[in-house]
This record gives sequence, C-alpha cells and structure tokens, in this order.
Amino acid sequence: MARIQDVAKHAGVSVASVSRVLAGLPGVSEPTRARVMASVEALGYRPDLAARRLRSRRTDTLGLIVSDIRNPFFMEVSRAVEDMAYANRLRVMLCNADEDPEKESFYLQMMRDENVAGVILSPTLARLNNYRPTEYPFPVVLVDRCNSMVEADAVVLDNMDASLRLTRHLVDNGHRKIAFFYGASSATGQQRYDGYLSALAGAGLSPIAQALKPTVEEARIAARNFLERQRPLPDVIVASSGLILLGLVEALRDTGLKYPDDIALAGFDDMPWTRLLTPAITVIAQPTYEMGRSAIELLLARIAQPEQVVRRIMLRGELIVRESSQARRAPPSAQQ
Amino acid sequence: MARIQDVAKHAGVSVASVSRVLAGLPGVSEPTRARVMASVEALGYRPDLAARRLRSRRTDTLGLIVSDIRNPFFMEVSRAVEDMAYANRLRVMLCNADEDPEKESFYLQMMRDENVAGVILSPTLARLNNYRPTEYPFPVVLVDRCNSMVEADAVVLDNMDASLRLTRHLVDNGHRKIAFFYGASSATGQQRYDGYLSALAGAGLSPIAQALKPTVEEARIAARNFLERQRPLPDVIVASSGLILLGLVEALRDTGLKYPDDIALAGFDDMPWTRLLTPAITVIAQPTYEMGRSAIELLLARIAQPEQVVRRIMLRGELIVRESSQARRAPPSAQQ
DNA sequence: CTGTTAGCGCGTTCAC
DNA sequence: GTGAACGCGCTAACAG
Repeated sequence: MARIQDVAKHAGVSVASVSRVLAGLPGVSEPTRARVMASVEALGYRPDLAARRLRSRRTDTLGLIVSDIRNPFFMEVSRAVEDMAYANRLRVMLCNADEDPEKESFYLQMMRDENVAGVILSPTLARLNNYRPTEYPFPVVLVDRCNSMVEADAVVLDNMDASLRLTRHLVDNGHRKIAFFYGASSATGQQRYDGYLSALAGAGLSPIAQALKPTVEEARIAARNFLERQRPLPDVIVASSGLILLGLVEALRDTGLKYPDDIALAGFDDMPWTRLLTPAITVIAQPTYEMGRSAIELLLARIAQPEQVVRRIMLRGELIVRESSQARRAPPSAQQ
Repeated sequence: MARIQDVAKHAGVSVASVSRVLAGLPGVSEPTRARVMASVEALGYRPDLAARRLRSRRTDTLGLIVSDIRNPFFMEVSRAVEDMAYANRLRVMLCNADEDPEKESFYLQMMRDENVAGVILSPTLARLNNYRPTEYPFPVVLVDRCNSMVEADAVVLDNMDASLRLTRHLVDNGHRKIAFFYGASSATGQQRYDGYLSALAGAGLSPIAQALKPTVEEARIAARNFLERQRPLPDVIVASSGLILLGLVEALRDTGLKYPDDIALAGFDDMPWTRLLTPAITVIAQPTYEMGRSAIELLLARIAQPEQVVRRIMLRGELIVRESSQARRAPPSAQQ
C-alpha cells in the first residue's frame, strides 16, 4: 500500500502539499496540484482511514440502530438512510437492536467507540422513558419512536391521530366491539393504543386490548389463544403494526375463521401483501422512505449546526380502506 | 475522554501493562490486572479505536454487501450475519449495492479503505464473471451468487436442482406451456433458468422465457404486458425470485386473471405472504438464515486460516407445493 | 512480570 | 506557495 510519503516523493513535493491537495484546501499552485493528482493516480494511493481518523478526530460515519431489521418498515427506513448516505459519501453502520435494551446499549457504546458523527435511533421504551440527549457524545435523531416529553430531534408518524382515524373508521362502519393488539414495549405501540382508546371513548365503547411482544410469532400465538377462548368474539381486531397484523392473519388462518365475516381486521403498515390478500386489508400506510430521508436530513443539519433548535417532524398516516374492515352486518337501522 | 496514559497513571503502572490487561494477554500479575481494571472502571476509559487500528492494522470489522436490501432474502441473511457478528463481538458494515456494479465497486473500495477483516458479498453478474479473489486485500465469501468457474468460498442454493425440481413438479402436474420470468442480471437467475430449461428438455417442451430486472415493479410491468398480449396464455408462469413473484401476482391482479384457473403460478422464496394468499403459492423455500450463518462461518474460518482449501456450501431448496400450481384441467387422458 | 520507547500514517501548525 | 516536524492514542518489541 502506497502511503502519503510515497506520493510526495513520486510527485517531488512534500507530504504537506499532498495532504492539502487531497483535502481540497486552497494555497496550492495549479501545477503542484496536477502533479500530485497524477502521482496519486499512478500509485493507486488511498489515504489510510485509521490514521486520518486518529489525526482528524472525525470519521464521516453515521450509525443507524433499528429495533427490528425484519420489520419491513425499518428496511425501508434503512434503505432511505443508506441512499442518502451514499449520495453524501458517508458511511453507515447499521445495527439491529432486536428490541433488546442490552443490545441497544451495546450498539450505542459501539457508536461512541467508533466516534461516529451522529446516530439515528429507534429507541426501546426503556431508553426513551429516561432519554437524556446529553448522555451521548454525538447528535441523535430518533425515528419512529418518540414522545412529547423528550426534547430531541425526531421523525415520527402522528400515531395517536392515525390510530384514532383508523378506529373511527371502524366505528363509523358499524363495529362496536373493537379489539386492539399492540406492542406495548414501544412508544409507538402505546401511542397507537391511546389513539384507539380515545376513539372508543368518543363513541362510548369499551376497549378490548391485548399487549404483546411485537413479533409475528408472539402475535400469532396470542391471537390464536384469543380467538379460541374469547366469546363472544369482537367485531374486529386492530393490529398496531405490520408484524402483529401478519401474526393475526396467520392465527385467523390457523383457527379457520374468515374475515371480515367472522371477524373484521385492520392494522398498520401497508405491506405488499395487505392489498394482495382476499379480502384485502385496511391499513394505515406510513411514509416509510420519507421518514428515513427526513431522519438523515435532520441528522446532517444537526451535525452542521449543533446548536440549532430541536425539530420534530410528525408525518401523517394514510388510511387505506379495503374490504377487511367491513362490518358483518349493516349498521343499526336506527342510524339509517 | 480518558486515555490509556491516564489509566496507567491512575493505576500506578505503565501503559504497556494497561494495554496487556485490555488485550487479555498473559504475563500480568493478578493484583496488577485488578488495579488496572479498577482504574479503567473509575475513569470510564474506552480505548480509541482509530489509534488501535492504526497501530495494530486490524479492525475487527466485517463487510456485508448485499445486492438488494429490500429483498427479504437478503434481510434474513443480514440478520443471520448480524447475529453471529454480535455474538463474536465483531462490527458489521452493511451496504446495499442495489444491483448496481458502480455502487458495488464503491463499496468494495470502501471496504479496502476501512481495512475490514473480510467481506460477504452477493456479486453482480459482471463482477462474478471476471472474479479474481486475489484482487481484494481481504478474504471474500460469496453468498447467494456463484458459479462453478469461480474459485471462491461461497454459500449458495443448488439453484439448478431446485429450479429443475420445481419445473418437473409443474410438468408432472400436467402443465405443458411453462413460462419463466427471471432476473437475467444475476448468476442465480441464470442458473434457475438453466434448471428450468433442463427440465423442459427432459420433457420435450419448449421454453417461454422472459428476462427482466429483478424488481417488483419491473416484473409487474413485464408481466402485465405479457399477460395482455401473449395469446394463447401459457399454462403457468414461474418466477425466479420472491420479488419477481410478487410483481407477477400484482400483474395478475391488475389484469383480472385468476390463478390457478386462468394461469397457474409458482416461484422462489417462501415469503410470508405466499402461504396467506388464496390460493396459496407453490414455491421453493430457501434456508435463508442458514445461508447467512454459513457465510459468516466460512468467512471467520478463512480469516483464521487464510490458506485453507476453498469451500463451497450448496444448500438444497425445499419444494413447497400449494394450490397455485394446480393444472387447469386433468393431465391429457393419454397419460392416465 | 513490568516499563520504556519507537513508530503506525496522517493532518496541521509554523517557519521559510 | 511550500516543507519540516510534531503528535493524535495506541500496540508491540525489547530491555530490564
């Protein structure tokens, strides 16, 4: 591997000049610049990142810590972040905390060690609940999960509102006994639960809630138990995330129940299969790519302007009504 | 930030001793070790990775370059790699080459610059076709994509065999006009195409092939055109990947055609939705997690033993027969 | 078993 | 506009 010394020798200049040319600094004559560039080319020189980082104390690297990489939502977010980083010639370290606070801590520690320029994080509930921005030596942008207590740059869906609208849609369609399966271990799940409660309260209905771990398998098992034991069945079940929704559909399949006739269905995240199933499934679609893009934009802005005012971007979910949320029977005739 | 000097001073020992303790090297007395650890704790010392890497010329970092992060197949692979890396306290840099040779080159260059210990790569066809292992200063394990010409550690599905079995299943079920939609820009797609051709040849049938870019959108558009123009329609369409399969299903939906009655369907990758659709879809399931795990195992073995013999792990796909591949009508009565 | 010391390769003063 | 020299923080070789 050629070093900066070799380039300097080859070009007949000093290492300082080479460094200046490579950094694009002014104060280098055009002929010198040209000769340096030629030598860099000729020798196939590449700066040693370890040395550069040690010396400059910068890394041009971002961290992205998602809570579940299997979740298509986070895949889209990751993709957006990755795209933007590539465009800005930044490196990204993608880590999967797997909803595990310990793994999350490990990775945040790793980000410190790596001396990253900033981190995009979808925090576990535990971390969010006593979140201290000053705890980290790098700027952090929260994505997907945040609450109004926390003073931090963030990009989130308006979960409360989206869930409220989804639940109201169900109420308006004649559903009365509305069950809610949600991931209680994340702020997002809780907020969506709150939106659900709020809509029910407005309609004078009582909640039927089931908190669970936000994985397909957990949801499937919980839903199977629920569907086998709960009598009478509710009119409809709402899932607070795409993963839970998938588990629900599988449980329905397991138990032989048909939606929307035996029980209706709705949820979050417009995954590819939600519109392909027959009947297709009513969901709140999230602007996932946009969320990832906004997150990295916030982060880059914060890195450029550390003292900038805290910004929270709240995006609106889109209610996509499909067949799965139709009521078994027409609304009470009193309403007609 | 505390430095190693500070720890040494605090513990009343030399920096060398601190370094030895931290590296877990032998030749340190227990009392010294204890005092060093106490000081590390007291000062919250964390070694500077840039300095350590500059000095040691090692990074404890692996690269993972996948060709499409939106593909659930690569998500599972990534997850497996990530799990194993976490268990081994290794860092992973996950990059998405997006089927773009230029991006792929950029990331491989980046891996060089980062001085990673090794890379797991699902190469574009262009790169695979003139693959030179010696071109890289780090060991590389190929995943998902490889061919017998290439002398490299690799973990792949037995694509030829899997595709052959899938196609034979269709032939056995009475299908005669079998179309194949495949991603021609990857070795995997080509091998699956070859398996298809081989099965057709064995049955004396002629191919109806459609090469395309392996994305949902491309497949959807290509399939829509095909379904609208091609007359008579084939008996069945096979998709060489889960993404293409999804595009096919969407196109079927777009054109109002029903499977398996109007046209049957089969494909690769047992994505969650393939068994949820009605009718459910016949697929070859890949052992995705296992592939990721094997890949990193190969890589770690190669790093430990650079001169070890080249190993190629070829896994078998599992044919999962569902309703989508049923023939419109019973096989010709001559066969009965 | 422990300490001293010489770089790893680069960026950045500070002279010239 | 250019070059010499120092040091970022650490590991490893060597001396004791």
